[in-house]
Amino acid sequence: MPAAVDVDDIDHALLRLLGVDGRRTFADMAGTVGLSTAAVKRRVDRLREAGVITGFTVQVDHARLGWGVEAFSEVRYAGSTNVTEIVETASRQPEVQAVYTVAGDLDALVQVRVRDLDHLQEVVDRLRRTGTVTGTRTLMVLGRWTRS
Amino acid sequence: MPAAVDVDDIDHALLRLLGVDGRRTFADMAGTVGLSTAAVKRRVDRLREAGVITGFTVQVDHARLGWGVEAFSEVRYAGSTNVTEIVETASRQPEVQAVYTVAGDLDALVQVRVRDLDHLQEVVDRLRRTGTVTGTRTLMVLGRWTRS
DNA sequence: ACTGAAAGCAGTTTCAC
DNA sequence: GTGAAACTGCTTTCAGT
Repeated sequence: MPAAVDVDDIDHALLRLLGVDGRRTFADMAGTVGLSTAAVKRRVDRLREAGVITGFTVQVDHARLGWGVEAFSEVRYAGSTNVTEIVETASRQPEVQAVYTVAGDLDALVQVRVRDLDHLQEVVDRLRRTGTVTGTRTLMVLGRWTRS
Repeated sequence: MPAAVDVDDIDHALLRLLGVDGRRTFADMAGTVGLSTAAVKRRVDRLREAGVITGFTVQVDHARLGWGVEAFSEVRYAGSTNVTEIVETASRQPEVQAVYTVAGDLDALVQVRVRDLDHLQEVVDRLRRTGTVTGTRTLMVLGRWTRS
């Protein structure tokens, strides 16, 4: 468990503002939260140093790039397989966006992004052949909603 | 399906650079991809206009904010429930980060972020009571790996 | 389409209070 | 935490290739 960090309502407001637009300026946010630019800068610096803010990134519409199909693959591995191995083998596939190791009868939930259904087929086949996979079940995403 | 967009290798490189650091400057990227600042600006502008870049955001370590538990809830709804309804009822819960409607015997995959196990219990109970849920199965995330 | 330079401007950063 | 000042350096434009 990471160290607890003191984060008040204004900090949360700043995080929310940066969530909507990660390039918002200190002066702009200062106006919104009712603080000075200097105070906002100090707070954001502090949030970065505390590890609350880990970075900034661009949001991309992958469908526009021709990668219009998204899916989750539930994967089961042989009992001997360890977690590190699971993540390493799955993340090696370029189509894999995220790997979640989970508790329960399932071992991992693998999020993939592919061009089309043929491509999905191929990726799932590839996943099944890697390491010590004993079974998969693929959930194709029809629609998605994401917070903010 | 969205309109196809012409995106060459340099555009991909720019997207990758912005993915790592969404605040990277045009001049900085220009040096890396071997183009002038002006050319990089025009390309990024074009990617925004084409809808490939949908925005910029901050990356937050939620565990540091005291929300250390993540889970996926697989949800089944009564046959009559439509997709819009599913997304609306689930996304109304503040702990819900994302809702994926999926093909198959399952109807939705709901990603939640909570403070602790008691909180998870509570959210799942709440989800089960909303709308026309007929069953859930919750996968608690033990570890995660995300691209880039 | 990209370059290079110049202008202008905005954001960051610092410091005394 | 404020406010102002100084600085930095980024964005933006434009003529030229």
